[in-house]
Amino acid sequence: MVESRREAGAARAQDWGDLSDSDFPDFSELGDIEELGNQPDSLSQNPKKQVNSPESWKRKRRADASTPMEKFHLGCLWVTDLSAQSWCEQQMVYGKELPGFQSEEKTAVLSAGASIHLARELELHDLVNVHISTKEDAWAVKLLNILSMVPILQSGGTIREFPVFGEVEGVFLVGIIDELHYTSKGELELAELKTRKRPMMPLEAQKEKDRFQVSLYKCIFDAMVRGQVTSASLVRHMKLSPERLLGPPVQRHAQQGGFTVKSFGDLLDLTFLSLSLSDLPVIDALKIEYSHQETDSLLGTVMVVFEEEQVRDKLRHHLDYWTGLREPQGVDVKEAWKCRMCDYAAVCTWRQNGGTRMLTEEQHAKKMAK
DNA sequence: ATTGCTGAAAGG
Repeated sequence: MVESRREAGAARAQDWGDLSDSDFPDFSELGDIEELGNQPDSLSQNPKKQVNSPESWKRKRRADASTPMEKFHLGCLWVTDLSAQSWCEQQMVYGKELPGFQSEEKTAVLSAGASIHLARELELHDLVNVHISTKEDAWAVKLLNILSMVPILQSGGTIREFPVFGEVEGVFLVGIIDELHYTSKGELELAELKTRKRPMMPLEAQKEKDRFQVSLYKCIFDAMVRGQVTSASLVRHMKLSPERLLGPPVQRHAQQGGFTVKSFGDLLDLTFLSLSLSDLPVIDALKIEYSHQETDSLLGTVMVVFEEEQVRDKLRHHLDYWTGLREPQGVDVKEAWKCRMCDYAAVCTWRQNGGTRMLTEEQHAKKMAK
């Protein structure tokens, strides 16, 4: 059986590559960065700059009447946004404001991890390029991936890169589950592979972020199989048009998978019918495996205890930033070590105003020079 | 279209 899945990089760049200025984050919201040395070129090119105290942040936000969700033009949040937020909320926000701004070392480690994940996916699925022209096409490919994987899971097979989406705590979340399979005890287990540059288990802060990530996947997946995620909710949050006809390449791809669909709504109905009839169980076990990138050796396995109340409390706390109920926060002083490897340390106002004793730039430079 | 468009995750 051939599993197909979109590899959309090329298609997206072609179709949606011509973005207007309004698509890019408003750099004027960033603090006054002129006084700080070492700013990247992209920053100094921005003509409008202003001092950004917590007070002005509040006033500006009110003036715009916009929440971060609106400011970044987001209809949904990615699970990885939320787990990055768990590491450092302020860093995640800078990442949104200044996309594509990260060190080469970090990019290299990330892409090494990405290629290991891709190789693992290819063990189970073939990738098929499907040309997409609209957002309905893009969601259609996601739904077709779900449609193709549900029967495999139902018959006890293993699937990788399973898309999940749904409203949780009032916000629409989207993610991709690394792997789902049944254990020898017949339990449905989520397995998340984390590859690592250095051959050692991560610190607690990293583990906590990863536990949060897989716990969120369980929240979303469980909501899906329980019928708590509806097509109406998807259509509303993502502003989709069910009546829109799918592009011919997507219709052909669906046909190859045995699904005859013309409109996006046709596919919506099929997918939600399939989900409701398949009677999939909720996820019983959450497993994170840490492996060494270079040698591919297993460093250790963490079984995550799903604590729903804690997860939802933490999620709500994170969402309070996104829905504009509070300002973004940097890390606590005792986690200031994270700033040493943060690409935004030089421009971070949280770090500068850290009231609490963080390292000054000078101390930091000395320490780095050792 | 005086608006629309939005790949998630990759690791520290």
